[in-house]
Amino acid sequence: MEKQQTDKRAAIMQAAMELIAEQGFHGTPTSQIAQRAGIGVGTIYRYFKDKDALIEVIHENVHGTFISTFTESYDPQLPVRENYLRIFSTLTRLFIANPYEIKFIEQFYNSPYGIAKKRADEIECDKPLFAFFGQGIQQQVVKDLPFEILLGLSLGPVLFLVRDHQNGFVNLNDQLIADIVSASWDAVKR
Amino acid sequence: MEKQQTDKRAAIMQAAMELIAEQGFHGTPTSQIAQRAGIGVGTIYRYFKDKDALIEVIHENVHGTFISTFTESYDPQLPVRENYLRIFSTLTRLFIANPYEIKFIEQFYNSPYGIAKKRADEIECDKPLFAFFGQGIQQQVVKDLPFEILLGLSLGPVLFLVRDHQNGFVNLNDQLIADIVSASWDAVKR
Amino acid sequence: MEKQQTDKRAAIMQAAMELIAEQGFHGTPTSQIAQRAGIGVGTIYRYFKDKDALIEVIHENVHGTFISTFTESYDPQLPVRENYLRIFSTLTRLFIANPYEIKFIEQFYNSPYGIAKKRADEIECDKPLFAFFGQGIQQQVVKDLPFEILLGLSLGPVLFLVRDHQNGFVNLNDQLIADIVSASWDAVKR
Amino acid sequence: MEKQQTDKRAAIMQAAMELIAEQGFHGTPTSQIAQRAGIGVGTIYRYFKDKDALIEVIHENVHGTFISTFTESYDPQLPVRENYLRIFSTLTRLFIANPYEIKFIEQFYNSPYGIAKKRADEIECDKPLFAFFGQGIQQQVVKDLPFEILLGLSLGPVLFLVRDHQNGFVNLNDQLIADIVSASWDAVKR
DNA sequence: TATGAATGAGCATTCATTCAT
DNA sequence: AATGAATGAATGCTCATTCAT
Repeated sequence: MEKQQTDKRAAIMQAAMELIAEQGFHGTPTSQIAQRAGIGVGTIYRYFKDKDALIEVIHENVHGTFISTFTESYDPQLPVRENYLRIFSTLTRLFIANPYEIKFIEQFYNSPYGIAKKRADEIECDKPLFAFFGQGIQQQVVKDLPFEILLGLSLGPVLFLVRDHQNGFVNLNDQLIADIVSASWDAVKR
Repeated sequence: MEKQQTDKRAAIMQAAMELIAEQGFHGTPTSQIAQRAGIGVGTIYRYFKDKDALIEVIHENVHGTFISTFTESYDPQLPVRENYLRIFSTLTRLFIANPYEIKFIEQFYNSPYGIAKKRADEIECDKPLFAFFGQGIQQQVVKDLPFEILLGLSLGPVLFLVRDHQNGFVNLNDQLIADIVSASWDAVKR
Repeated sequence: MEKQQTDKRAAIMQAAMELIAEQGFHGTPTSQIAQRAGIGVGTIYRYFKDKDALIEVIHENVHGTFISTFTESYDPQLPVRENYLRIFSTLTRLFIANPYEIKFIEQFYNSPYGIAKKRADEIECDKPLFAFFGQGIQQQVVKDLPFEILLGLSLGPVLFLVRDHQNGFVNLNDQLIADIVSASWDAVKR
Repeated sequence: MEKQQTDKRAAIMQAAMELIAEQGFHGTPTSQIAQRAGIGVGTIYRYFKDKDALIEVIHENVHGTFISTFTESYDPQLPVRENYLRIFSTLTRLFIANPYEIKFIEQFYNSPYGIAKKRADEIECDKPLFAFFGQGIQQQVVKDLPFEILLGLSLGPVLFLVRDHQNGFVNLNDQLIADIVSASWDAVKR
């Protein structure tokens, strides 16, 4: 049954993602993944070559979801400032709404796997934002700094504060999100 | 000889820090630490109760160095803006100059050990910065936002960009550091 | 298959019991147990939590066998003397027929585990014998000595001589066993 | 200094004997022996080839002490019964007065070392007792049983009960010792 | 297709022994 | 002669992966 297969595959991925988010990659045995997914250990190896491949696929999945949600929030018609506020508010809410995914991604990029992947991902991620900031610079509403710096000024606070939120150090409600994004706009705007 | 002992202990800590920075805690066997330190495996256990104690001590060491360097960069006599630029430029340069230490700290806070330590450390770290930002708010030169948010706006870009620097995505020279800190000041300033 | 599982578990227990009897607990690595049992090291841990649990279970097994065999040999209807001869002859033959088991039990009670277990076991073991000797004292056919002393006078020679037998210093045939038990009866009888 | 050397050697032996009696052979690291003896680890190896040799020498020492004390308690002039009572009372008191030594000997004979030694020791030990029981048989006051059996009937209860005494299951005072030896005499006497 | 029992390489840790001082 | 820091072989145990059912 096609449906059955997909179900199991998805269950394995969900179980693995949650457990790795909670316990880290090395703290999560395949046996535990199988147990939470409600399947046998051997079954994991019918859907994924090995544990590394499983991690890889989960990463691609999470990463893809993030990218597409983000891309949709960008509207080339809007003025730069409005777009900025939209993009980074949406991104912040997206991260907050997906704590497991974010935790997993962090674990992933901190592990040996992520090292290589990271560069490729960033480049891919950056494409739409690169265009966006380029437009801002051209219109002289954004500081004339290298793209990577602008990314750090805008995404850095978001990532830092989402982590704080998930660790319970701060509680990011909509007002606070608006404040943050508005403030970081001050950093990038001319 | 006193010298010899200190040498071995330091060699173990240095080797462990570098390897854990590169490969993570679980990815770094004691045998490898011993090999890079140029000593026998058993010797590790003459200086540290176990592997956990070793990373605990390394963490305290690195953490202490960071704290003291940071504290020294703060001069209550200076105006808020000048202090801000000094503090965060120094911090950025400190991080860049100690790539292994930074990587290690990240690995540490991502491991089960760090979970508990993190909150305590952050509170300790924050004390001087808390006072600093409080002063800025009082003088109405800094936005009236929660301390944690101000921290995210200032420290977030630094951490993000240092990581980028270490991954080779960007090359943070003194000019760029000045630009970043100056821009992030725009985010926190009123 | 149920059969297979039981086989492996039994093979591990038998191998462990033999080797521990011969070499002691600390002299018997898990790798050696696995090898003699004809299984992989990891398999031990499918059936037993750890090495400690393994010997605990072996102990309970051996102990249980001894207790039940002993209990069956006691017939309250018989006169005290006949019962004594039956009980201790049976016990002696039981010990001789199970040399590994006896050696294992000795090793067990000499290890840190046994210290605690021993008192509990002895009390349990003693219950039927306590009743038996009490009856003998009441009937004035057994010396009026503390129960523990009577146990030493009756069981002491048996244990001593079984050990001698197993070490090849003496060969306990049925005649000799009868002689021993008959003689030790002289020690306890009035 | 001759005196110094002997002192250290004796201190090592005493420390090792006590610790092995308490913790067993495998539970007693050389470092602990050195610590209790108040000397450096390396020093052990100046007096003894290795740990095995140390054990061996302690055994010979303890064994020799027991043998000589025992031999002195035998008076060929006395009647067999009186001699029996003297010998085994003395032996019992000797064991009780030297709990460490007894525990050590037990540990020794249970370890791989003891296996071989035991036969030789028993033969040596037995010599005087062999003569004693032979005389008793000849005079027709002792049962005509093999020497080893007579040894089991007489020594078995003593060893069993001394162990019980040391484990706190029974308290062997002089009266009880007299009772035990008197009762075991009933077992061997004709 | 799905399973989970079996496996053994790999890890942290201990400890008898050596040897430079 | 005495020391104890240094060593690495050996051990108990875990867990990714395989394969017979």
